[in-house]
Amino acid sequence: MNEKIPVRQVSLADQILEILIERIVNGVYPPGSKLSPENQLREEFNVSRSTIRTAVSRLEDRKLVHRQRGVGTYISRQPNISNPLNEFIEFPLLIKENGYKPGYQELSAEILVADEEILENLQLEPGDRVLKIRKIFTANDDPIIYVINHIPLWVFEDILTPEEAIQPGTTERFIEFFEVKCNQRISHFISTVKAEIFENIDAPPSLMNDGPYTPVLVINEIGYNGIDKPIVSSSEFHPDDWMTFKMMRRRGKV
Amino acid sequence: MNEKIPVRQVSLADQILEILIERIVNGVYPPGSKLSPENQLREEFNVSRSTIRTAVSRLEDRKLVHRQRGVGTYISRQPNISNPLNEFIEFPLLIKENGYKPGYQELSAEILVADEEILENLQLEPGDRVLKIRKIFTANDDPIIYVINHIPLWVFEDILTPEEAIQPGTTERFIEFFEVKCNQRISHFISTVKAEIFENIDAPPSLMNDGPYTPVLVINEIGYNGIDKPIVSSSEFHPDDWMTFKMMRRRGKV
DNA sequence: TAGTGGTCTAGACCACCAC
DNA sequence: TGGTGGTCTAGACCACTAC
Repeated sequence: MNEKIPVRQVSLADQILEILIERIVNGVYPPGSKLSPENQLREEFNVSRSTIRTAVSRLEDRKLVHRQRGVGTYISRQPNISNPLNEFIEFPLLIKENGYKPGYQELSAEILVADEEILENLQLEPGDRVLKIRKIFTANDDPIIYVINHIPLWVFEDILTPEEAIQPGTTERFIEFFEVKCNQRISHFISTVKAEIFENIDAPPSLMNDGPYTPVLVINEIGYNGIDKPIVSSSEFHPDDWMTFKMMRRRGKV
Repeated sequence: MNEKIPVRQVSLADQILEILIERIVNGVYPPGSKLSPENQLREEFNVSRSTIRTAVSRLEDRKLVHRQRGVGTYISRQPNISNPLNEFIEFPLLIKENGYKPGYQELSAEILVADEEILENLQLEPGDRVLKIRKIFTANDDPIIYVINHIPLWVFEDILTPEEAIQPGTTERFIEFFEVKCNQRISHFISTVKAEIFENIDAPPSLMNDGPYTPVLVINEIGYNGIDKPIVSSSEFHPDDWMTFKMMRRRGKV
């Protein structure tokens, strides 16, 4: 066992992280219980202590465990949060995880010259064109999210003609579109969050179930690839309370 | 130089992190420029490479730099975000950073037996009491945030009598109250975020500038100490757009 | 005092990129 | 091929907690 087969596609630390997470969710380490000491895990997995520490530190980042110097590492009693607003997850997956049947509807897809705001958001030159897509996501066939995406032409012009790009569903699986087709890994989004009422936003009427004063959570964001270049500008509108977003707020500074 | 004086209150990695951040904000390393290679930093600071890597990894977490294997580490072009919704910062500080004069107004402070919701939030037993405080924060004397806090008695009963606890301003400086007075470090909050309209929330009328249909960003959250125990339950109400919250949304999973 | 987590070192090898 | 970041090891010492 533990032969040195060069199957190191995934780092040792990540593999151990996966195993520990699995043990936690499966109740091998119940909430509140003590995780094996680092030296013991070191022997069990036959790796160095720093490799163990890397894995456990990631658990700690996610607040799945907390460490106490001189005492030990304990499994958190709080469950992993479900709808993390501060993580980027594809909506159909999110809707599914919330127990609804996900659906998707493309309202429009067009290639156009970016206006000033989009130019700035996406760091483009005047006259540059973008793909604009308007979508609605449904849960149990009820429309619950309205999204407008702007994607610069340079992101996909090597692999898609403009005509192909505006075919319905091209960007339905968002992450796949960017990562597999365009070879652009989405690193993170910088987002602004605010509350609005339906009356003040420009959304399709089908989204409005409860009148013009329905509260709407609005998220405007820019997505960046691994080398700091914006590759998508989005606006998301979440009317009502279909999904309550959760998140972990950490300490500012340090 | 670099004598081994035992002034290691702060880890070497953190000290180096501070220095690097300072250099970035001061323009020593301008946006888009290349950070010195790790081996060069290793020599400059006279530490091991892994210490350097720890510091640079934290820069990368904050998206202040991005690393490219085989190429180098580059300073991000995006500025550090200002109003991070996913970090916990005291409101007066936040208001000040946004260029307004911060103010504070305590509406009420009382000790009472926790209701069922609060009991569950704070993991208390029936009959346990809590300190309930209602506050308003102002910017340039305009009320902009309404907050209700519930703090279990056990958090401060060793250092404050109930009579002292309800004196105005006791918890004004929130972090100081918990960390210095109560010796309870706030580790993180688990929050839910949603949009509402003024009409549907129970907030003081002074907060309402623009009628009952004013959109309000509502944050309900529970704060935990370092050993996974809830020490505060809060509701925050942010009407209008006084402050636009920003945040970084990272990739879900891995 | 024994055991825990926190920090740091010196060195090694690898994968990747530009030349 | 040389330089970069990515990973991992073995070992050391420290600070803290519980006993």
